Amino acid sequence: MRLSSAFVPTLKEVPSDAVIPSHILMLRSGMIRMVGAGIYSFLPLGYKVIQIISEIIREEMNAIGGQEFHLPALNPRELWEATNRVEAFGDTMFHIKNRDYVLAPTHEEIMTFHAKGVVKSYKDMPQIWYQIQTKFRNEARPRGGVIRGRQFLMKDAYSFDTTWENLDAAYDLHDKAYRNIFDRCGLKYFVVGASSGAMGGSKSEEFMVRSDAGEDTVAHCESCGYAANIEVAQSVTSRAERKSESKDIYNISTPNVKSIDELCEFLKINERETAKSRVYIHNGAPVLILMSGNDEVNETKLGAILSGNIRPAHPEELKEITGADAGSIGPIGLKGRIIADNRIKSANNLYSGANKNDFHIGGIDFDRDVKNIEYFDLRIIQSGENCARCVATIDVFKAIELGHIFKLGTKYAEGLGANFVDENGEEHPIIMGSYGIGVDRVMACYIEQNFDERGIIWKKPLAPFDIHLIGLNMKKESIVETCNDLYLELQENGYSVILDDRTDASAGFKFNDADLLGMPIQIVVGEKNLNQGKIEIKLRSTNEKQIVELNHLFEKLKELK
RNA sequence: CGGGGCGUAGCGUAGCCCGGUUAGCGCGCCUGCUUUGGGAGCAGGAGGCCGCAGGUUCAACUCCUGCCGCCCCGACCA
Repeated sequence: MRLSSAFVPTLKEVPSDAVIPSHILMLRSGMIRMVGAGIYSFLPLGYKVIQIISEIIREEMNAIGGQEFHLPALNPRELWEATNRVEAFGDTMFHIKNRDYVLAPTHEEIMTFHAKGVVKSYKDMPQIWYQIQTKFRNEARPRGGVIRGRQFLMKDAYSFDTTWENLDAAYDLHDKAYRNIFDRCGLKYFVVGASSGAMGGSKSEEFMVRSDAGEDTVAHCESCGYAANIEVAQSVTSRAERKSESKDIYNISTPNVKSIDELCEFLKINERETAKSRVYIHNGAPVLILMSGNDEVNETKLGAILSGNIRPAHPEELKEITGADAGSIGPIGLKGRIIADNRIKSANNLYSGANKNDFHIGGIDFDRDVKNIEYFDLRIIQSGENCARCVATIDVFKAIELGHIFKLGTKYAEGLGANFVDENGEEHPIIMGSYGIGVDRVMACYIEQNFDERGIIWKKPLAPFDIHLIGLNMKKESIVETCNDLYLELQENGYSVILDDRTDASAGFKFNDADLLGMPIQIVVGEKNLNQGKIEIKLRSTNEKQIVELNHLFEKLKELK
């Protein structure tokens, strides 16, 4: 590719609507352009990366026996009614106005439709079918450039099996293939066990990449690999120690003291000596939740403990239930269920609300004063806490979901009537798995992990070109000739090359563009070096530069490879 | 969908509060000359329904109303 005639519209300034690094850099490097909120065009350079990633995915999918399909994005709505997913998707599904069609947000239905009546004997399985295509979702709020779009490129695979054991095998194959794919892409990722949500099905794993631009918050242990969504991440923080002497309970006048911080300030105590109260309504009945100090209640964990309907109590209800407003509530004298976090299990000498405005109670001993108290892990885990599995500490950060594999089961086969006949002539629904990768997300995530203040840093596997060849003064005959020769020679030797042969761009301009585009190796042909038969090689990742004899270039490149 | 912000030339922006010249600047673009190892210099030039519609006014980029679009936070996210 010659930059003088290529469409690579680089931007010197940061477009005002881009905020996260990958979005900014994809725009600035001329790889994408926005057409509408969450709708992007991939320009030649960007599409090249998409194709490279797709090819890696294709190779790994084919290696586990996957067969590639090309499916319609336009689907009869009927097909989606059969599995109840028109309703399930709701507003996030695009509906065509002048036909009874929808734009496919994923392809379980279509794939199952093709399996139905064709994959009908146990002898026809296993099958792994996949596609790499555009999907459409009417996202309420697109964000992060290509990371959450209304239209995006996805690799979706579906497995068809006769038994749950065989599904396990298909699942494991995908798990391995996904690791190969993300490894080959040079991504630093980790795997989180997750609930499969509205997709239905049982076991699932998410492949995540750490990024401030992420939409999920996860807890991860570098040491043992434990990773979980913050909503379910186990907290094993050390417990408050029980003091040898238990004081008697006593009332304290605490005018205008509401928050834990105010209470600690007022009494000159540590927050660990306090028990914070939250009241929830569970199936119509109040439940008091006690947390240590300012620890937050993790409502997902609470929901897992108390099945049914749970919501925080309204201010009026608080008064009615406890006799006090928020800020003065506590366990002493309160009827009803009381649940406390493990962190303050069997603690004593605690301070909490008195259920009377402007009063707190000190000297509370849970073992002595709060009968029928129950203890659970209710905290939201925080960075630096101990890992639940090993001795290392947990890191909590934002992450982007790149891939998701899960065992679907028979939901779609049942919905659409895709059955097969087993060895005994009995009919069963096909057992399916579903496995997705956000292709444009892979690209964005790679960039999120590989950039500096000058631009993108591509490494070999995903780089749109191996070498950025820069001719500094393209009005000098010798430089033009050398560049043209090298351009061809390098390609003949298997390197992909982008040649900056622009006559009107100054040296600095070309250097900056090269750093922005970020090809792994830059080769600079300039007059001074060339007069001595030399050229310069620069590595984008380390900024390491060396002057090399022109006729030793290929040996040098081999060393670098 | 709730909250906040923004919309002025291809990009980044000033002006708007407090209405009144020909809407200004930087980058980019075009022409010419010079320049070519870290975002070149000089000279000349083109490019604007100031998001759209309505209203107020002698007069609207500026004030008011409605709509549209985009960004951020939240809700949501197979």
